Amino acid sequence: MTFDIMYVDCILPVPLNSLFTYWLPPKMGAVRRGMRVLVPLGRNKTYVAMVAAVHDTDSSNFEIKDVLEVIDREPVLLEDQFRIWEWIADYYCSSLGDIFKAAIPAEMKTEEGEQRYQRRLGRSQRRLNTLEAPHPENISLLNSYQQTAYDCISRSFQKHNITLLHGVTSSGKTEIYIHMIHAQLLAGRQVLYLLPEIALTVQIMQRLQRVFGSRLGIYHSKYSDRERVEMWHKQLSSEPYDIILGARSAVFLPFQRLGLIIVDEEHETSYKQQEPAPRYNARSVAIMLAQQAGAKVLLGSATPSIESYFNAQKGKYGLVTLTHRYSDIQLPEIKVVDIKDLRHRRMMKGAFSPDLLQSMGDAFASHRQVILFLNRRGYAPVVECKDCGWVPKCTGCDVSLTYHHKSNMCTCHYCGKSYRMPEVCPKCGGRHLIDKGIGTEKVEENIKHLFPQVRVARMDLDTTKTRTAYEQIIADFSAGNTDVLIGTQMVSKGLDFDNVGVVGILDADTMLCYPDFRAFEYAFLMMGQVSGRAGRKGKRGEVILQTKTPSLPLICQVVDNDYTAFFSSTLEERRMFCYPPFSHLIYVYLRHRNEGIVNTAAIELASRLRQEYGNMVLGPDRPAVARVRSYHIRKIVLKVEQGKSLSAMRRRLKELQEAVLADRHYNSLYIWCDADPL
DNA sequence: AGCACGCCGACT
DNA sequence: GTCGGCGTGCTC
Repeated sequence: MTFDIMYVDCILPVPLNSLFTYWLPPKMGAVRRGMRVLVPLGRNKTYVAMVAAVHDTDSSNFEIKDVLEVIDREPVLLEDQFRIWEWIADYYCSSLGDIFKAAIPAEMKTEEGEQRYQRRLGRSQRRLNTLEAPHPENISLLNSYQQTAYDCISRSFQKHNITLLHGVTSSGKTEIYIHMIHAQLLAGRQVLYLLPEIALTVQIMQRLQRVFGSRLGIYHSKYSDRERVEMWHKQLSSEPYDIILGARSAVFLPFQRLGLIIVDEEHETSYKQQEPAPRYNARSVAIMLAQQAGAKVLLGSATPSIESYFNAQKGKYGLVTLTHRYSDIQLPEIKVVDIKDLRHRRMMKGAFSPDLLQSMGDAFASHRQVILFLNRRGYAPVVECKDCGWVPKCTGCDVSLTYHHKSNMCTCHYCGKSYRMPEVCPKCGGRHLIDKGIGTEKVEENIKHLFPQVRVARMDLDTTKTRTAYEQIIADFSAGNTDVLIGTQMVSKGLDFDNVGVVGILDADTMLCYPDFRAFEYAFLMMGQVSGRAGRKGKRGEVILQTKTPSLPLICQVVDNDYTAFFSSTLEERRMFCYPPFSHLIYVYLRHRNEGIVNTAAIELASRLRQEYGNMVLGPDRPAVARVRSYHIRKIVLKVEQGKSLSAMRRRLKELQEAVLADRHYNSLYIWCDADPL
């Protein structure tokens, strides 16, 4: 027994880059990496911190404070998780503090929260595991196509740790997953089943619960933080859940004998956390996690991401294709309408072509529903003075304002700030302020005009401020209480409706005009998904695709539902410009209130990077929106070709970033990175 | 992220 | 004369 002076290096849930060292009074006993401690920070603040290292040397030049309390008797963060945290911090250029904040349920990060948990434990309130016993007899038999796919996946896993299941919609992928999960449970391994938040519907949860009962735990934002804490501790116990079904943050849960990770809808962009840091992609984290645990990864999608399909084609991943759908489900017929031509001939009624109006009328007559998709909320994206051309803009951001008719306000879709719609042009005093273009709100108004008898609902950011509002709209449409659902990309995901006769894509071009190399990929995915809402069991649906560019190859690929053609043309383009998957991208953003300062700083950082990395460094440029909330922003793009050392580049980037930040001229400059951006 | 310190405008 | 605005700097 030694009584050496002990120090602990801690991760604090604050966006500070370094670890913090505290002295551990001997009476507190043994502390190990992965346990939480209560520590003071600053004058009178205390934090729950995660111990990252224990040592007996005082290497810092700070006046070291005491640990106030040791919270855990056993680590709550396992060694594998620690390594994942460190990998994320390095790969996504974020601090361990940010990862701590993202990974651990809120109640485990505050003293009061921990006390609440302890009190519940004292009352031995077991909220979890009151559920049903497992019922493996509820597993349904696979049809011959599914069985073949299942066998192919099993065989593929003998050679590959990662397998991509490319299965068309309605081909019954979930049933295959259930069989894969069952096999893992028989082998005594755990399964992590990831879904995008929006796809985690009651139906899928119930389906799995019917089979796996109390062996299944569900981890996503719909459940209270309290439940997440209970789950975390259960996963550390001797009786963890065997299956976790969850959204992206479920990759942070502890697993003791992970055998398989399923990443369903692997192409979904919501696997990537955008804001705040850590900007991680749960699909990539899942692959790292599996690699560490010696587990397999099954990626599933009807429209795989370019990256995953590329890896599968190269033989880096296994590939299993499932082309057969249930016999009574047909793909919808997609009809392309040239709205540029129709507009010339003055045959458009607002946003509606005669074809679309005809199809909608037919649908209503046969009591079938209609979905209208337009990727633009508000009434009109731009307002303009007819006399002088003045356009209202946000005072804090670099964008023009979207007009919202109901509130008679002009709103900034970047910062949310709203302005009263002026009566007259503030520049020339003109009385003719006209709205240009069309948004979902105007479509709703148009419908009420054109079809006064039908019941309309609109689903976009403005009408779904609360979760209940969102659910109400879906429930009403599902129950047939509404005839038309107008919406942004929200309508392309989530529930399946079974009485939709017609889907109208009002303006495909709104998706194609983004200055982003992924614009076509997203457009293909979005149109495919929204089209898939048309038609269900036994009834073929119809899609009217309105566009100004009907001859674009992408439009044909959507019409033919031809993933392979889409993939090869997209890949060619990516190869030509050395975009992913032929390179890795890191976006570096700089932000400051003063435009001159951010400009100089960005030029300096870019030129210092360029000295070493030459033409891999692009910019700095003004991003599409170069000013947000009164901050000026600049963007540097790092394009690292395959085969070049990414980790060395990240290290150097970090050093140069710190060097620039240390310069007094650039006081209060803020820099952040986005690795593998979407 | 918090939180304190610090130096300039309209109020009990 | 003070209260308080948020710019700046620091936290083991």
